[in-house]
Amino acid sequence: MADVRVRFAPSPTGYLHIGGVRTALFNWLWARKTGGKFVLRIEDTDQERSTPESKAIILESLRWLGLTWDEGPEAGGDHGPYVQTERLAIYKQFAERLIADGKAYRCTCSKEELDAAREALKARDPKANFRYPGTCRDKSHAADSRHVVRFKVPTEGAVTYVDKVFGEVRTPNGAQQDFVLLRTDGVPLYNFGAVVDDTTMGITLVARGRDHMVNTPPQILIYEALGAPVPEFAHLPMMLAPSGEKLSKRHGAVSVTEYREKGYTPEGVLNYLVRFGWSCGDREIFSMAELIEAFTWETCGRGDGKFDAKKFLAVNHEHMKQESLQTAQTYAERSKPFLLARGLVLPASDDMLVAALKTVRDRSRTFLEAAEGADFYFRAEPVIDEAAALKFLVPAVADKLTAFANALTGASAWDEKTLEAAVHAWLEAENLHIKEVAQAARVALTGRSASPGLFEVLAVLGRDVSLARLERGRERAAAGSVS
RNA sequence: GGCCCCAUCGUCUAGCGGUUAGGACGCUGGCCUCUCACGCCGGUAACGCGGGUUCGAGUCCCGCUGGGGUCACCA
Repeated sequence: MADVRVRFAPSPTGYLHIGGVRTALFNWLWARKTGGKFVLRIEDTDQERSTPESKAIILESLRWLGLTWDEGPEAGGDHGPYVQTERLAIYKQFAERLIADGKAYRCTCSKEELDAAREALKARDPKANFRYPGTCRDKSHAADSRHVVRFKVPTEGAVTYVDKVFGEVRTPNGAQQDFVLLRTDGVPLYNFGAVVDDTTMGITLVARGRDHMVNTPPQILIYEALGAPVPEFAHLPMMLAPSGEKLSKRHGAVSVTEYREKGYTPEGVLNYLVRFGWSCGDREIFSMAELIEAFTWETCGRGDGKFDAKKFLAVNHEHMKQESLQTAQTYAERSKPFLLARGLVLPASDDMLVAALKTVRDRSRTFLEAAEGADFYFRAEPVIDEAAALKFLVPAVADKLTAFANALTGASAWDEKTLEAAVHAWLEAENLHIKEVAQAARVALTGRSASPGLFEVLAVLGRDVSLARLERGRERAAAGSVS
């Protein structure tokens, strides 16, 4: 088998959609698994909607996800340029060849008259199927006439191909019309541009969403007319909104950018998306290396699925929790931007940062949640939840807070184990239960009624800060609810 | 409407002729426990319908129904 060359060819018309990410991921996995090349191509022939900003966002998003490309914009390669509007001469050359070979022809029918005919037919019969009538099919318009180039679809026969996911698909040529290859201004339409690029870039397998399945027969017709080898095709089932419609902004976050901002991990995003239309027995959570190892087209499903934000969060949570998926150092490092975004001042030493984040790890489903959960570690004074203070920092607990602090002061060392032992000794001596002081201490130390374990917090906060916060809590408790 | 595709718990899915139809998310009962989580144990819930083929169909075939994609000088 020739070396695998796959590609991802987004249009720079907006953010990178998570459906696009999945397509990119499957291609990337295949390239990495087979040792082939992953090519990135920008399909910007829709000059109305394409923008350089969008292209930059897409590149940046792919980089964040770690879906690195071997050839393409900013990476170079021997098959460039990798931006379609820079390849116009190539399309023209291929189109001329098809015209010379009688496989395509110049058509001078204007868009206006065709649109009018289409609408007229629709007015007569709403269910009618409008197709280009073939007006120019057997004419030979001059090259300098104002024209588009149309493909001459064979009247007989059918296109058959074996999809790597769906199996054999057969479409009669009679179902197709003479579609446009090149616009009046010489810019190619999707099917033509894609085929010319895929063939000149040596793409061996085209994997894309099922919404493109309908483009495959005309594309194969073009390959054949060109006498070019037809690549393999693999279509992926669609990712739909919970309602069953096409997934769009109306259904919540659909751009990678949003998930990045919400603090999802790239691996979590990818892991959720890969399990959409692909499975490996009962396994749910994979590292990237494991995915590359396990991925195959044969184990891809065929049924469309519905996007589930809760499951997405849960999958991301797994990637947040497991140290086998990311080290404590990586975890802390990745949390930094979210901590900084809250205006927090981070400690000079990474040790405290790592230790602090470690205590919120299990309870954080995203880095945004981790930053929220660890917030109190990085402020001079914790932000007090008034409802919690009102409920727990009451006069009756003031003395216990003092005793609690004294027990801590008496500990032989300021670490989790030692502090816990010291406090338990005190509790036992006084015949108290930790419940009688825990919530008050928690509010004093963290400002909230829910936090990591008390002794973990004390250890990370350190002796001075802990005692100062407990004292302030005691003062407030003694003063009662009037604060 | 034409062409194409699909069909297992609410959702993502395992299953590739013989299973008590499994896992995950969600929901839920309990355990653990200084709070919230995590973790652990348990529960809830599915083969769209009708014909075949077969000793035997979630698994194979046909029809129906349902759903989706696409019908541009968008991609």
